[in-house]
Amino acid sequence: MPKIPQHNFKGSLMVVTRFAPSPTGYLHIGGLRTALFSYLWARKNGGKFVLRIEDTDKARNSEEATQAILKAFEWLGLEADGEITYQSKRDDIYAKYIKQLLDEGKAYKCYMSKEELTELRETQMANKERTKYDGRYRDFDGTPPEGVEPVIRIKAPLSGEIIVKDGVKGDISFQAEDILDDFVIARADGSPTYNFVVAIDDALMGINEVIRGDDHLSNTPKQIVVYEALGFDIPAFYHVPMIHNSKGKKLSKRDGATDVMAYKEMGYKPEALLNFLVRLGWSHGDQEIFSMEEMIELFNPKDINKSASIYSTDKLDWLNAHYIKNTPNNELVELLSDYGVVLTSHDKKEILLDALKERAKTLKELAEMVNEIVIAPESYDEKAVKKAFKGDPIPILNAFGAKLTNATELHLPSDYHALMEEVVNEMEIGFGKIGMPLRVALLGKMGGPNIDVIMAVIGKEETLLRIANAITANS
RNA sequence: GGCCCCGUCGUCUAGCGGUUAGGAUCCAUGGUUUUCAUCCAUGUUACAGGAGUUCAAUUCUCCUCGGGGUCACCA
Repeated sequence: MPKIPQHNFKGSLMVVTRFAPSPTGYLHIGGLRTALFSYLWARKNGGKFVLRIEDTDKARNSEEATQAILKAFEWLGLEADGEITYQSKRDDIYAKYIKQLLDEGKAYKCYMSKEELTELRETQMANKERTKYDGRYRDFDGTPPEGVEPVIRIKAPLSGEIIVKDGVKGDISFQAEDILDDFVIARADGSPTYNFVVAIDDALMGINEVIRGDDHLSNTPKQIVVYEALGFDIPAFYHVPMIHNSKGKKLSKRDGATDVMAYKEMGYKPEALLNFLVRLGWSHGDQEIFSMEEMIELFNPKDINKSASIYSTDKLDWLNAHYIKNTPNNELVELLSDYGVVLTSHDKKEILLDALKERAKTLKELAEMVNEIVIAPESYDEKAVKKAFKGDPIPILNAFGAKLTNATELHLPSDYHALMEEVVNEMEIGFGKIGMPLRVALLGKMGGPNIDVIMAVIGKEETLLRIANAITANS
């Protein structure tokens, strides 16, 4: 059987995309978005979405960071295809291509010392010229200076036009003399550099659609130089505009709340975060809510915006509230266990969650709301007491307590509501006269779901207890 | 500074020569509610500026301004 070169994907219909983070920290919200776009595009086309860990910078990389990225992917349900590729394990591959380029005369050893390089740059800067390597060893065939370990530089075109065909921004033309020089592909210690290995890996892994941040746009011509030197096919590029912070700068780790897993802790659901991110820089008419199935069906990188967007989480809150509202209660019970609330055996959890899930923006909030009801108040909000105990609510509360004590068959909120109505009618008062003090007695503050719901959830005995406590504490 | 990209409500966006410039979010107001929230209704707010091209420009071209990205033996 003839061996098919891995990098030859011409004629192949399979879309292969990738996400290639360098493991220097957690998964970032911006990285997640490009990962999501890549994932969606691969899934839509029945292709592959592969993960490559760019861990060549031994000083800054950590296994921990790799695990953090994987964990975030797992939480979000983004699944990569096949084995994960680690660049750190591919040195022999890169060495082979460096040698090939050297043998073919497409790359050469440069014996310029770091000091000389710095000096050159400073001179160029002083003359207001573009700083670039001057090619002094490009055609060198003399005796190399002693004591200098050479770097390997690639012979880049000295002139001409390089066109990046970008699916988001259109064709972008660069002049070789403006942006290229013979850049380093291997350091003095022999290790390969980023623009070199990215091109090789993408080609070897069969990646034919590269979706990445547009901060890579200016790297692309360099990578194209590598593709061409090695005879690889150039993939389609989609350079996604940056996400900016409120100051209009590229979102960075310093901006806070950019760690994807922090969103879990804050109580966001994966589908809300994904939905939020897919709409940042991409849209499909007026549609705001997208299930994963819809995203896969409708996403196309051609529809990605050209302009950067500012990161603001207003809409994320709205989406999260929407998804919480539409989550079945049994699922919520499970989710809440991550936020310190165990409702598994609570007999009124359906009533409770039906009432609360309409009100929560995050799962964390939902957990707090549950606790506020399930756990008796330890203190009473001063303002609420002042307002609710303004008249003399104690006779009313006592009247209600008496009815409660005698009542049987109390199950639903409506059962408790009926008792409240009886008191209101008999004492000829407004609903607020009993509602407000009762609310303060039960929760220690104003706000919250309907009182009858609260009582149904905590039950008759607990209700009586809280009423009694409130009377003692506030009379 | 060189090179490259971008510019519609505060924010996310629709628009692809002719629209009262649409939706969403946020905010405000009203309704519903014993409270708060939800929900419903209503409202305020945008084509960066200037020249062209055209019968007609938010839409096409150029310039200006503004913003961003990138210029390593980091990735």
